[in-house]
Parts: sequence; C-alpha cells; structure tokens
Amino acid sequence: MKHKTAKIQDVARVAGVSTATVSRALSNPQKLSEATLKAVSDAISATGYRINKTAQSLRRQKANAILVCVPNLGNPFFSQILSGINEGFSGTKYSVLITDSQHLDKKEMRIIESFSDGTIDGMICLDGNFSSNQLDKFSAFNVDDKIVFACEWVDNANYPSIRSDNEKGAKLAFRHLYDLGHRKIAHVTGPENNVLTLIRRDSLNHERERLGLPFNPEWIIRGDFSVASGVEAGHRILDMKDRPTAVFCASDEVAFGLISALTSAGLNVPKDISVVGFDDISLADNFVPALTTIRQNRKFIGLRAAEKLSEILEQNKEQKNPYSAEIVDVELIVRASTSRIHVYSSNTY
Amino acid sequence: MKHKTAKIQDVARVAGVSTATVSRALSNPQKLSEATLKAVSDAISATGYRINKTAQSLRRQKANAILVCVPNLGNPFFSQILSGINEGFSGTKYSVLITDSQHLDKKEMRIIESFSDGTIDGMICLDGNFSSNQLDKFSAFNVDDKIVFACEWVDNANYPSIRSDNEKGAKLAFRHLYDLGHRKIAHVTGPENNVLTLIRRDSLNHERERLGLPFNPEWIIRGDFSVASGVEAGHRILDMKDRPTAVFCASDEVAFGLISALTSAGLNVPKDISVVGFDDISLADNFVPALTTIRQNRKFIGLRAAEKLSEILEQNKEQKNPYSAEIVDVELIVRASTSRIHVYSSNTY
DNA sequence: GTGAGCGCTGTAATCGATTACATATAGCTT
DNA sequence: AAGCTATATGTAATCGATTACAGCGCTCAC
Repeated sequence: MKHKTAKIQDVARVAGVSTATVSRALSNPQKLSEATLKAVSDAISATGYRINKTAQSLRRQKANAILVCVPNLGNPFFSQILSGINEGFSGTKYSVLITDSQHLDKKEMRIIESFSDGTIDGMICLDGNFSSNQLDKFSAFNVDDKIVFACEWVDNANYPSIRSDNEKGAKLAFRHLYDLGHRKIAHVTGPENNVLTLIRRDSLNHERERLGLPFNPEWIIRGDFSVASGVEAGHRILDMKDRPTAVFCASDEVAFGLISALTSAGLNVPKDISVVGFDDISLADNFVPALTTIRQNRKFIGLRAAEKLSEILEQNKEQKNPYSAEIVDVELIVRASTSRIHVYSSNTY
Repeated sequence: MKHKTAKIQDVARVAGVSTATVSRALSNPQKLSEATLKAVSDAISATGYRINKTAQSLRRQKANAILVCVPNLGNPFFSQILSGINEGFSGTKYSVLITDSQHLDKKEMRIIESFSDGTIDGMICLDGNFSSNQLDKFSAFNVDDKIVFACEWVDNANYPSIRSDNEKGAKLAFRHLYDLGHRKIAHVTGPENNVLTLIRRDSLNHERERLGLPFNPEWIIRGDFSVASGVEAGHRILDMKDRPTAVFCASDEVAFGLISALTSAGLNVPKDISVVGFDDISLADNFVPALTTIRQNRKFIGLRAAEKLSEILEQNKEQKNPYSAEIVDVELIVRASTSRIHVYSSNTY
C-alpha cells in the first residue's frame, strides 16, 4: 500500500468545499460552522492529507526553522545544550538546523545567506567569537534582532543571551580553595579571545586581589578548554619553581588532563595539589578522583535560549526587544579533587 | 543601510531579460550567451539577489534538507558522529536538521510527517531501535529508500548502513585480555534490545567458547552504556564470590564508572582487575588509568553516512539501491587499564 | 529560395497553501 | 419591508522560482 500525498485541493474536493475553507479549517477553525469543520476533518482523514510546509512557508514568508550555530560540534560540551534547545523546540512548529562554525570561513555571510534565502527565521548562537565588523553585517542585513546567544555572548553588543553566572562560578571556585587554606592558586584559562576566558579570569583575579593573595604571572596558564591543554598545563606546573597548591581550571576537560599529567608524574590529587573544574560534565562525578567543579545547567540554558528565541520570533516586529542577558545560576559541587592544604607542603600567609 | 531582498523579477528587470533567463543563468549557464550571462551576473550583484530556497523547494519538489535522528542528543557519544555528518554535508546544497528520538512517542510517524510535509528529503538514523511494525510504515509511506543508518542499524531489514566492525572489536578486546593471561573475563553489556549489545556480546561469547574458557553467567552484566551503569556493575563485581580478573565494557563510559567503583573500593586497575572499554572517546586517553579500548572512527562513520545518503538522493529513483552495510574498521588501543594477570590472584587454566 | 535545424530567449503555467475581497444567507431593527 | 449586521463560504491573486512550449533569427543544404 503505497501513499501519494494529497493536497489541499483533494481535501476540498472530497469535502465538497473550497480550498480556502480547508485552509481555514486548519488555521482558523473558529471561523467555520461545525458541519463544514466535520466534513473537512473527515476528508482529511480519508485522503491522508498532510500539509505541505514548503508551500506554507513560501506563502507565509516564514521558514519555521531556526539554526543553531555551534563552535565545534565534536566537543561534547555542546551536546547537552543542543539537547536543551531541541527540547525547547520539540512540539513547536520550528525545526532545528545545526551548523558547525569552526572551520567555516565567512561564517557571518553563511548565516545571513540562510536568513535571506528563507531557510531560517532565527538563530541560537553558541559561538561568541564575532568581530564588530561581522555584527555590523548582521544589522545591515536586518537579522540582528533574530539572534539569541547562549553560553557565550559578544561583549558590547546588543544581543539577548542566556548564560551561566561565570563570575560567581570563578568566585565560588576560588573561595572554596581559599577556605581550604590554599593561597597559591593557579588558573588554566580558555582560549585567548573567548568571553568565558576573560570573565572567569577577571573574576578570579579580582577575588585574589580582594583577599590580598600573592600573584605569580606564571600561575595564569593559557589553555583552550581541551583535555590536551590540561595535560600541557600539568607539565608546566610540574616545571615551576614556585608551585601552586591548587589549580582552578576553566573546564572539566582541562581538569581531567591536568590531573592525569600530575598523577602520571607521581603527584597525588588532592593531597599534593587540589584541582577544581568548571561545567560538571557527566564524567566529573566518576573521574578518579571525583572532580570538584562548578556546575553549569547546560540543558536549562539550551531550553531557555529556545524559549527566548521563540518569544522574539512570535512578538510583533515593531517592539524591538531590549538587550537582555539572562544569567543562570551556577553551583559549587565539592567532590574528592580538593582538600585542605597540607601544612608541610606550603607556606601559608 | 538596510537590505530588502531582491527577487528574480528584480534581477530580470535590471538585466533587461526575462525571469526564465535569470533562472537559467543560475542553473543552466551553458544554455545562455556570454553577453546575457554577464548582464544577469551584473544585475545579481547590483541587486544583492539571493535565491529564495523555499520557492525553489516548492517548485522543484525537494527540500534540500536531511534529518539526523539521534537516540539521545545529550549523550556526547553522538556529537562526533554528528560532526562528521555535518562535515559531509557542508558545502553541499543540503541543510542538516536534528531530532532527538529518546522521548519521542510515535517517532516513526513524526519522521514520516517530516518527509511528507516536504521538510526533508532523507534521513540518517543513529537509532537502531525500530520494530518491524515501524519499518513497515516507512515502506508504506515510501520513505524507506531515503534512510541510511549509522552506528546502529536494524537487523533483518533492508537499509543501507555504515557501522563499526563490532564483531572484530569485541574479539580484539577479548583476545587482548586472553593474551595477557586472563581467563575469567566479564562483560558489561549495553541495553537489552540494542543491536550493538547483541553483536558485541555474541562475538565475545563465541570467542570464549572457541578458546574453551570457563563461563559464569554472573559475568555477563547488563548495563546501558552509561557511567552510572558502570558504577553499578562495579558493585556487582565486588560482591561476586568468583570474581573475574578482567572486564570488557560495552562503552568507555561504562569502563569509567566501573573503574571508579573498583578504585573507590580499594582495588587497583589494572593490578587487580583489567578493564577494556569500547569507543575511544576523547577522555579515554587521559583517564587515570588511561583506558585500553576499541577505537571507533565515529567522525568517519558520520562522514560516510552523509556521503552515502547524498548518493542515494542524487541517484535515479528507478535503480533501487541494494541493501549494503559498510563496515568501518576498528582498532585496539592498548593503554594502562589492562595488564598481565597476577599469578597469585587467579587460577589459570 | 525554401525548409530544416539550431541556438537563444520569452510567455505563461505550475508547485501548494493563504488570504483580501466579494458574495450569500440569516437574523435583527425599526 | 427595507436596511443593516454578522456569519459562513467562495473566487482568485499571491508567495518566488522553474520549465514546457513557442517563437525568432540564423545558417546551411539542396
């Protein structure tokens, strides 16, 4: 039994009404009489009619699709967010498209292209790495008010965003180490031009100054959120004359790499060095040692970003939505990778 | 400078030709004279024309989009495959849509819906969990020849698929442990109704029989690929009277959980128990101990699935493509979680 | 010199749904 | 009973691109 898709005309013929009536039955049922409504609905089941979204999109001039722009799809960090986004759009009229912006040159033009060829109505961007030049293009092509940033964002730009309280996260991590007696605290950062790198590092530095702790520029180690960069950072720390007693890593993966490198070199985490991560990815709990970290509610961020974008797309175009950053709370999860400082192994202040 | 998108009519007017000519300039340039081609191309730049894909899709009756059906988007295992798929379609005319089939009821009807409302032309399915009843619907609605399975697949069904050599993987893992002197080898499986669970378990059992090794039904432990199920399996093993000396896990995550549980209980991996994983996810290399595992080339699988689906969609509908399973090679990666059996801790055969 | 053939371009129908406008009918007011 | 309103439905234009078909101007063969 093979199917041939019926169109609105077929339904109209079977129901003995006009195509306009069928269309109304679907989108404005309250405008029709009970009797016609029933006739149409019967005809729909009889014909197995499915609306053709392409025709609908063309006529209505909206795609009913949104794009998620991910900096690197291969990075598992994003899958949870993607999952939240998908959940946020499931059951709505929107389809979710994805693109990986990593190796995409002229990514802003690719995105604009998708808007202007009618493929998408809006975008959720997990990639905060856009120059003001690129953003200018967004406004030039009139798509700037259809974009929501999630997790990352662009500084000094008027885009709505949903993001974790990174400032608080860094502060919680630092304070936790401080409270355990640590005074020489290192930090493995994210990549240089990343907003998350900046805000976490600044928050940490600010807290350090406030508490009057010693600072050694060596203790700020450039990373890139990856396991490999954690390993690399571990080697750097092992080589230091003035070794920190604790390390706050910009991501859990960095922490894993770091712990791995330290452990391989014969050190014990947390006995010799305490380590805190950021994210609380699923493995953090079962790493050995279980990782103390800052939990980001990634699924929720994705979900809220989806809801936010939906609102924006539904609302009247007249009312420009004001810039708004929705800050999602973070949480310190204390596990086994941090411990009170051992007096013999450090000079406390 | 705000933009208003020009349509083909505007280009035609500016170029002083008909819309048909503009259309031809874009899709059949060889049919036009040099001069008109130039005029059109100039008009296109002058107007900033972008083709409207929705109109094109409607007229051509193809969506130029494909759907990726992921069993669980939140599971990082899939992100690498997704990345490969995306790479395979980048630079082509196809957009990539995603959907999470986990909590989707009537998923087969949702998928069919997407086909018949013109949203998608094809699908890559990472979810092998379809009943023959559901598959029958695919053929009833004529979409069965537009589906490619990747990683997972459906037994006894005529769908093309790209997948790892799971049989070889399980065998390599088992042989590795055997060669290290292990004779009591346990296995933590995937979820019960999963094709991967079956093929890996069967391959393992087959190998065990072939080598005439002892079998204790307790040693086959039901898991579900998750870290949590690995922890659970660890506790089970700790409680056993007749403890295995090595465990082959159906996924790296399971192995992580297992190692974590064993380590917390005071056992040492690999000294007391050797552990092998499956997948070689990015963390495997930096776990402590670094995980011996079977590497699946997930990105490549995704890429090939994309290419395969493209081929199928491009080819003439007449020539039904025959059932074909493309098997991607796997590799044993030996790291620190496995070691030669300690004579005192076991009775060898 | 005429017709066939070819290369290039235009006209207009078409994809399938939506909706402004027109029309028809019934009910209500005065 | 005329006029008015409200409700229910139909007619036909429209969204933007594609393409079958037709036409025009040339060349070439005989």
